[in-house]
Amino acid sequence: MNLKQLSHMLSLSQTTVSRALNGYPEVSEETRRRVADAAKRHGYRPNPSARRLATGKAGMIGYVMPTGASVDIDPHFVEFLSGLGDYARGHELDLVLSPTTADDEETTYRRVVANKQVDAVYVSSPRPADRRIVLLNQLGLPFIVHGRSEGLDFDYAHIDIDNEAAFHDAARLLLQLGHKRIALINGDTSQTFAIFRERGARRALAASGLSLPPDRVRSLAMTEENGFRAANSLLRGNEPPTAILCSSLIMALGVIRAIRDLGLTIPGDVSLIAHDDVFPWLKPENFSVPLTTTRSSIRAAGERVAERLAARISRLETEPLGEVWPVDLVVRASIATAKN
Amino acid sequence: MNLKQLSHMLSLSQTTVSRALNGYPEVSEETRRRVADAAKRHGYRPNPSARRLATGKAGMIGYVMPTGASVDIDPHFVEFLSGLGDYARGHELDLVLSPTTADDEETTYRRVVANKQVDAVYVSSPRPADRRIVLLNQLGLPFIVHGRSEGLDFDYAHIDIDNEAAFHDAARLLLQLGHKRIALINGDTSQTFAIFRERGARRALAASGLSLPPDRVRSLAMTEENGFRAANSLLRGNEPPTAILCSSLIMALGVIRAIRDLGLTIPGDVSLIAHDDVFPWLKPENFSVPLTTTRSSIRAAGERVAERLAARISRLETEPLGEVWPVDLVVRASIATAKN
DNA sequence: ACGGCAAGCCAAAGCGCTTTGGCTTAGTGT
DNA sequence: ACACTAAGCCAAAGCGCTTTGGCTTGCCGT
Repeated sequence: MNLKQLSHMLSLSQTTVSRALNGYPEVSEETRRRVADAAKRHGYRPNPSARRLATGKAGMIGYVMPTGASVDIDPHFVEFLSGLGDYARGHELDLVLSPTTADDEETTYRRVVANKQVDAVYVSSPRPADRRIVLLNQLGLPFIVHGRSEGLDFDYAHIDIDNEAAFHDAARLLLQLGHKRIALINGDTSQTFAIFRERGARRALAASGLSLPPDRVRSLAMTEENGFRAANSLLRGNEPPTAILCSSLIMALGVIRAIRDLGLTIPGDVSLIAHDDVFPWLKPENFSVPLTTTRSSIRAAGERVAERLAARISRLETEPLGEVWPVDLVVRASIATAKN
Repeated sequence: MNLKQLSHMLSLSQTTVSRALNGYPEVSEETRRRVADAAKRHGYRPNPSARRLATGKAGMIGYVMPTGASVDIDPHFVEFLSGLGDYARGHELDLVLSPTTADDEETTYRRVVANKQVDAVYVSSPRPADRRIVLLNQLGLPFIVHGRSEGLDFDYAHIDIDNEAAFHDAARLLLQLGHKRIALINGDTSQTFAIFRERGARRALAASGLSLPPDRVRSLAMTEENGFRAANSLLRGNEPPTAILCSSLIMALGVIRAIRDLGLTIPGDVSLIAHDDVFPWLKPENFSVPLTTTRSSIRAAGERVAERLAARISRLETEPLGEVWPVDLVVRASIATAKN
């Protein structure tokens, strides 16, 4: 069933039927009803390709997905995707993933824009002065950044969590418990979220007259293995930390393994706070010592990104609005007062 | 730059240019070269919407993605996606994700087909007599199933790993080590992979004159928490198992936690073998007791699915070919002879 | 020298929608 | 009674491709 056939059975022009269906004003209410009715009854659905060709709008949102041997899409992505899907599902929005290598990112963005494949994209894991953001900004494609960049001389739409405050507060809590030697096992600092976290922790320590020396910081891809290695090297050093801040639950698994291997206990010997993105399949409250966490649902962020993307597509949102979510600090058994 | 402009500067018709670019035979080699050359120089790229409208081909592969509060897309998905992306990237194939609820799955498939949004789809996590497969088969959309269904009266293209053999071999190994009471902590048996695994384990036990009683099997969503619960209830029962087969590394985390909480050791008190889908962020060799695993890269499967999907799209592959990959059994420290 | 044929090219007709620019008709003010 | 307007509808022109159905050439055999 296409427009032509439908308009034929209604003895109306394609123009009128199209307008009726798309809510244009120059159609009488009665006609509109008749049309809507017939469309539903016959299960008419506008052909998206045709519509796309005519309007230039795609009805899809895009994500340029870095792939390749060296790039591991991590489980955060899928959780974010779930949230995005939750929203998109209710709004007949589809998601286009365009795989790319790190080198070809710019080319891929340009292709996607040139092809008008999508109406908007989202950008994840931003880096400082992220070139993707600069590019999208000048290409004029609506976009939202999940996270924040730094050092850009223009504003852009984003939603982020308050990583700095989260790690500041977490560090402050450890300080209040009397810890002096606090270590940070962070994600890769080429990503801004990791930079913010380090900054937050450092600020809290500075406020207590303490510092976060470089040898008490590790910045690595967030795998279990790296968590283990980082904790191991920290705890075997001299003046080992009495408390550890960790950027991910998966890393925390490795951290805990290291602590245990060394015959130490949590929180007796080492207090531990980790960031929890809220995975349904790995919960900090279920760790053998329930983990104190800074918590923020990455799935909720995905949902919000989709919502705002939809708003931008329909021009309900136009300003380069930044949204920063507070992060919960959830206290569980993995922290205790420092023994000194 | 569009076809019209390009053909104009070449003083050729749109027809010829189109044919030259698409490799039709009725163009002289010289013309073809000229055209290809000019196209490259001016960065001409056919508008996909227009092409789609004209041909009905989409140049995309689809995935109908179940989402919703009760459905957790799990980390396996993203790993699979990585693989798919690895292939797609090199072939300018994009992936369309259409989020749906479990109830609307059929509707969504129909919509995707009716809209000609994609040239092919893949189906994951098949169930016995999976209705999606039936539907796709009758709709005539090319598809590949990642995994297998059962009880369907027609053949269909799929790629799967040999779950039955994997768990058969793993169980047999435990038997050879003298274990008599072997338990299975499985994924949800509404999925065929879990059924096959159970079948494999059971077959191995039967071959030794043993059985796998229902109270020594757990079938649950593969989360850390469920792994913990399952192991806990198994080990606290009377006649606790001396060996456990576990369907996922994430569950194994919970299993190990339970074992440890009970003051037991691996492999002293309990031998453990888990299935490893090969996540870059969680490796069995790095567990505090390195884990014996049945191993098969889900990422590789994604890559292969994309490859075959592409072949089906271009009609290089047409038969309903089934492909079943063998699974490695990788022995590490987590198994030992039974104490009895 | 002429019909036949293949090679190489082209004009134009779609694909199914949106949108521009009119065209009626009925209603309004004077 | 007339010009003018607004409401409601329509025909046709795109959007940028592919593909059908020719139309020229030049070459062959006879």
